[in-house]
Amino acid sequence: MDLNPTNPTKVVTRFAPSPTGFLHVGSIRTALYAYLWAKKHNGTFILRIEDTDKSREVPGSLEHLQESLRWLNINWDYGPDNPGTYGSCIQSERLAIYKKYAEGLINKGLAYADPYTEDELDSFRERAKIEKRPFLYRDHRPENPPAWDGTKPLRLKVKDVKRYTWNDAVRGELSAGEEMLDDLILIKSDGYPTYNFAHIIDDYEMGVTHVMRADEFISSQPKFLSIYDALGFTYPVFVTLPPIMREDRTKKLGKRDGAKDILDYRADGYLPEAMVNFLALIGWNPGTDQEIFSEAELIVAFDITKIQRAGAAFNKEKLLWMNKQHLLRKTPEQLVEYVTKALPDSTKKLPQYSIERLKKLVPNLIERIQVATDVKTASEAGEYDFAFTTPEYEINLLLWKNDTSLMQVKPRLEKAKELLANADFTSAETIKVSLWDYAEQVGKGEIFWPLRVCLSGKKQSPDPFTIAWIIGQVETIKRIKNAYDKIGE
RNA sequence: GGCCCUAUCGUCUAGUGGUUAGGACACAAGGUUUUCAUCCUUGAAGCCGGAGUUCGAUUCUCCGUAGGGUCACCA
Repeated sequence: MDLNPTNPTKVVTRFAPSPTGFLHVGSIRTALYAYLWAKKHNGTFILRIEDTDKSREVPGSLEHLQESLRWLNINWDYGPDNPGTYGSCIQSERLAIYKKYAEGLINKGLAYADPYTEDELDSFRERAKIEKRPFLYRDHRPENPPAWDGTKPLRLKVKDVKRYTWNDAVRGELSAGEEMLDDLILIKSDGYPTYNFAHIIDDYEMGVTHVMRADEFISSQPKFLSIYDALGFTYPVFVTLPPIMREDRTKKLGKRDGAKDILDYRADGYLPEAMVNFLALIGWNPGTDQEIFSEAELIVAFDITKIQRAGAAFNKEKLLWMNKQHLLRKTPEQLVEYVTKALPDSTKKLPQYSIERLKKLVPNLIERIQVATDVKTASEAGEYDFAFTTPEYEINLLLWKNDTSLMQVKPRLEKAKELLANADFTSAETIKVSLWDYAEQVGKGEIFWPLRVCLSGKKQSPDPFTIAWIIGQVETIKRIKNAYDKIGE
């Protein structure tokens, strides 16, 4: 907690992706936790780009990942666009810094150039495999390594080959044996540092107090610690996050096996606050029954001591439910905008389409969907057509339960029309009131079913009062008239 | 395979040396309702196994088992 050289009380966290493609829910959750923890303490959250493997770099991914974070309102105080006093938050622009530390290690006799060719290394590995023992580079450490001229990899000379024990804010005391320690590469032959070396230097230089990352790094931790020791750095607080598992729980969620680009969820219409809420709760919980959180509430409630140790499966059903919960907290205006975006052109081109009707439809529509793609699907299936076009339907659909003849239905519709012609159309409720007494006399189904059918043209739809309110008095009367005109004589 | 991590309903999880093991999603039933959806009520569903410690373990310890991770000039 007291590692920031400039301000010992300030919490500094970072998210450090490599620009090798998109961000999926796993990486986003790591970013989110780091962000929440920093904001909770009025600290600093840094976005650092770890682009030290130029061969894996994917063009455009730098912009893409920034857009992903911005969508979710995970805003960095310093980043590639705003490096502050750090000089740069992009590792490829910090090579001089790594070189300085590398030379420091060489001078202390703690780093040396690796003289072997790749083939030689491969043969070492192979031999180790045949002899069924783990391969360790330090078993082959050259006695008189050449001077480092930048064309050969630079390796750490591990001094204390020992069992490392360290503390983790989530897992408690962790340890690993000396077989996990090796002379790992600090600077590659192309001049770029490895992740192992660069992230430690950057974290130190940037005053990072809490290092949050997924548990796949636990096994590398002794190696990292040996680098901290060689450089003389004190350790930050390590916060190991549990993995997010695939829905089938067979393995950790990863790009290779189907993890989606987080921005695909945006395209599907998931609300950013729902996604943030969902991800916050997968691997962490507040210890209360509260499940729906705004971002501000998350910042207050979040606590690294309540981060889960075991991996958790990604659950799409719960995400959908979460999205619905956040939709229900939107204003009517926001919902209209949300639905308008999702509505396909085929619906918007219907003859009676208007913003006024859409506004009336939306509250009812929202009840029936969880996410924007549902709007699209339902719309394409014609579920909202009743609001925007006079329906076509099979005439016998007007028959209710015990009705045997359309002639039984006709007088009821005529009476409904008469009542509606004098009804108060200010709300679905007032429309309902105008029909209620009559409906209680003849039977509710006897009137409401055919009325609803002639207004919607469908077996299933919102109730007739709502439809009547949406389409208005004139259209309502017209549709009823259409029905009994069709019935004939 | 070596090393490391993890283990409460199907899933996300709360929780405790003595609890009717709590909540949420999903599921089922019932209710409301002209239909669908919403909503309400109820239900089914869990402490991985075996030893040990203890008057008593889901909880503490050990050993299994299972799952995951990792063993790069990737991060």
